[in-house]
Amino acid sequence: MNYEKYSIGQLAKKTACKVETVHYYEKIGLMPEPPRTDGGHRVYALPHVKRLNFIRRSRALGFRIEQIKELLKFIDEPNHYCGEVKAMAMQQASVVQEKIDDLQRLQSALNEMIIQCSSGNKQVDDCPIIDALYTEKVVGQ
Amino acid sequence: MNYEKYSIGQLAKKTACKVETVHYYEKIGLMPEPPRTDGGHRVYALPHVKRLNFIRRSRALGFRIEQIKELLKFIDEPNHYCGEVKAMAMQQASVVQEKIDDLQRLQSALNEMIIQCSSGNKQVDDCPIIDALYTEKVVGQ
DNA sequence: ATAGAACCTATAGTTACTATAGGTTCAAGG
DNA sequence: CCTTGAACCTATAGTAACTATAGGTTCTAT
Repeated sequence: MNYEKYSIGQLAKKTACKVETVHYYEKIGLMPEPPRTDGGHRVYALPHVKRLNFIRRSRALGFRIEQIKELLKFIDEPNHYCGEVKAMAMQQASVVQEKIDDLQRLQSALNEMIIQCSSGNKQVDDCPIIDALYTEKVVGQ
Repeated sequence: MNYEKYSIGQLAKKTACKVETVHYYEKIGLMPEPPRTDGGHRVYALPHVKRLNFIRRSRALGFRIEQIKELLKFIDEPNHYCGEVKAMAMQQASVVQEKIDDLQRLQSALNEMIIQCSSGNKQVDDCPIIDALYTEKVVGQ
């Protein structure tokens, strides 16, 4: 296997990731320690690019680091089934949906307060937004 | 003004907040240093309750600590206008809306992957979710 | 007086990065 | 070959908003 070689900076650029983040992922075990030059510089290749892209895409989908470790274990080790991956994805979809619902409730509360503030030239003492935050039970709490 | 007196634990309970968080808010200047007993225990009263409720509600709405400092400054200092509060609330609503949009894109991407995984008993090697994370450009990245 | 709960301050940990500091390596140009 | 500046290295600290822990003191009820 003769792959093209990449420095960490090149790997980071290919994956829209920071060098420090690659260091971090290696430290926490998401990325393997790569071979080095005689001078100690890391040397990466295509499989590293693919693995880091996998990690970044999973992060983008909101999977936590620990979950990504699980997903990578499914890949790295034999005898795992697509069903296990699907279950994780479905669980994640459920988490995302809950966040969306939460945020939509917050949005409603904010919009309600904004509507009440028809004029912006009242003193803060008479501000319905401030009143709401000080006294009323705000949806989303 | 003779208010009822509360310990920090009582304050925390009234505001659905942790004692440590109250300490934290005092440290960062959101909450004032209250009077103490001779033994050094903090003594709170109703205005503290109201202020902490304000802070918690604002947090619940997604305002950052720095923003809440601004809001509290509007209250603590004279010569501010409701319009300034409204602007902050509208900016916050905009931020929340953007988060909602992001999350909905993530949700679509997750659901798309889940749909592709019709059967859960394939080996991981053939898993369309893993494939998608490894090779395709996932929406939301 | 005793015991246990609640309080205190100080510090570290959580999550997922990100920044900084001080030093080394590498590559390009003269 | 030498120089220079970019990129690399490791180690540590910082970010945001809390939260946990440790060791000691105060308070209250019995």
